[in-house]
Amino acid sequence: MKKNVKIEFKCVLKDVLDILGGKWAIPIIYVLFDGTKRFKELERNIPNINTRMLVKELKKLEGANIIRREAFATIPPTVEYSLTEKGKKLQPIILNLYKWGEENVDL
Amino acid sequence: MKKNVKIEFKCVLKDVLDILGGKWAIPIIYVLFDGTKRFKELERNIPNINTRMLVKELKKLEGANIIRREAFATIPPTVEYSLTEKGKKLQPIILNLYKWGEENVDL
DNA sequence: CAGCATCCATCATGATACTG
DNA sequence: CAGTATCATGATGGATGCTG
Repeated sequence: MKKNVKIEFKCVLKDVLDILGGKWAIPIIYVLFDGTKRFKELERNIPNINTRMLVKELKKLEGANIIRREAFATIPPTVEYSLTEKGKKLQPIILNLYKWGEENVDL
Repeated sequence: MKKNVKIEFKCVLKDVLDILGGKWAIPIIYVLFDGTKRFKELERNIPNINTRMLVKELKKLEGANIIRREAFATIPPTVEYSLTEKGKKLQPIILNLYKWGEENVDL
């Protein structure tokens, strides 16, 4: 009997895409490969994102345990974002995507 | 001098995400790993997609040379979709994403 | 600085009905 | 079957003001 692609798809890939499939998740994660970043640094490093979207995506990624948020009670406040172990495991995948792009986009 | 993440990001990953970053591109490609599929088969195998979105995404993917469209003048009409070489190169990447999901989503 | 709240315009998506 | 057309709804972008 043939393997049911549909069921498999529903179970896992859907959840992955709910997290990574949006417009901003991968860009944010990509910037964080470079190391810990503050809120404003992320905003500056991600072209065309706006505050509202950045806040929203950071929460989603934090909720999915892909990034970690650390707040420091300084004045003015400092908040640092970094990848968790789970998030770091995405690095090779995203770099492969990047590589695929270099080799295959717009030839 | 430090490598400029921003510029690199803009040049390639953005283009990749324009193609693959939507809600339906990866699901469609994933189903096509199984082999050539007709329009209706795709629609049946991708949970919750609707005709309009499927048509639109298929066109986008065809335009990006990731899938190939072949129409046959039968009655009723037959249209088959399959992955191009470029599209097939995405298989390991998407399977890694899938694997990442199995290991890291909702534990 | 690191957000949250709000208003508004525009774009993307969903659900169906319809046609060659 | 393989789409196209249409309408309703929701998500997102952009500007801006407010707070601890």
